[in-house]
Amino acid sequence: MGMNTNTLDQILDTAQQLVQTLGYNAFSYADISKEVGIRKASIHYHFPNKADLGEALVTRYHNQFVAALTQIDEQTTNDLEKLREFTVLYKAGPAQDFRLCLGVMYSTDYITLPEKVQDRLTRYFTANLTWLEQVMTHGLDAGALTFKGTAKTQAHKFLAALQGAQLLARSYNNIEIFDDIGGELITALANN
Amino acid sequence: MGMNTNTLDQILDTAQQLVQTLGYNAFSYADISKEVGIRKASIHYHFPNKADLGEALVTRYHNQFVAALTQIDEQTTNDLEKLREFTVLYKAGPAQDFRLCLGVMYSTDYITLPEKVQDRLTRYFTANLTWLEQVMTHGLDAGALTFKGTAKTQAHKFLAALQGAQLLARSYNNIEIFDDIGGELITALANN
DNA sequence: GTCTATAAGATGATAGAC
DNA sequence: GTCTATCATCTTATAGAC
Repeated sequence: MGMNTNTLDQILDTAQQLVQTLGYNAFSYADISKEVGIRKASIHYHFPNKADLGEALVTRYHNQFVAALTQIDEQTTNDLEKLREFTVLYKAGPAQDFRLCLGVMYSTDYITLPEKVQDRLTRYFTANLTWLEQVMTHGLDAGALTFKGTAKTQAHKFLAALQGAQLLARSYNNIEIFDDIGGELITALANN
Repeated sequence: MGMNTNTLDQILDTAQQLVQTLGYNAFSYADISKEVGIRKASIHYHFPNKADLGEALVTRYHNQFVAALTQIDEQTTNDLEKLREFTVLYKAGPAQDFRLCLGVMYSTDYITLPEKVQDRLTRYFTANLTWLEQVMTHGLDAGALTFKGTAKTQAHKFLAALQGAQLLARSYNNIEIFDDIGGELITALANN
């Protein structure tokens, strides 16, 4: 992470870190400028306006996330283990200076976001929920997981709890709160 | 709500709505000015700087929240019913134009908040978690609730899931997602 | 308590030289 | 692609009259 050398990726890396730390409305082109060592006008060359930058951030994030899910699918066929790996993905933000994942930060900024960014965000969450629901469904059928209600509802709850776990860990400057919640989510689904 | 007539409360009401909708960094004294029909300088008379206003908002919110919890305690001794009422409190924001509760919005703004506001936020969450943990503990002992692990962990997960439920409902403009998650949280704890 | 006037700085953004 | 220079607008905040 952050090892990119070309200007465009350096801008995206820096902007993403700033969004995950401060939020979409609290970072500026001047902030990126200082960090990357480039003038504000040069950033506007790559991303004419903030909406373009904001959209590029979700799009890249979404693609990287899908790649990570694919890797989990290739890594194991154990549904409970898949879910555990999913919680690891959601720990990446909090583990670095209690950053929030891009999705959580964008969803609180939602109303202030340009429409095209809002749309991309929703699609990102749908990718999350679709994958989770599939794992829940398969896990229940295969006897690897146990839960009441529908797989869709479980997917909703699972994702929501991880998002809230990021918020609580941040508010207490305590990563153990995230681990506590993440661990419980897995335990509750374990069939034994 | 929003029925206050004196200027100070009107400022607080408007500011709170703006924070819950836009976030701490995305609303300005000018926004409040327009809504209340008062000049910016007059707002500075009541709240010299934004940190003062931000702090007054959490403090008032915290007090109102504690009062609501007290009312729940007086209303019922059924632990599952208490938790269900707690989810109703957390639905108040999303039910109004998909606002987030003040705690969720502030926790994403956390790093940009003045220190005294950060402290108040943490105390607010502690009030949430303490109450939830007590209900979990009592409910397990009395046989009204069922869950694995500690009451503290359950309290963490319960609160986190409701926070995430607000974010997902907002990102999909769909209150049913909140209801789905809230309902599941109760179902999963029901002892039958 | 509320107003007008005003300040100093930040913000997203553009024009045009190199 | 990156720069300097500049813009209109918004931000929080203060001084002082009514």
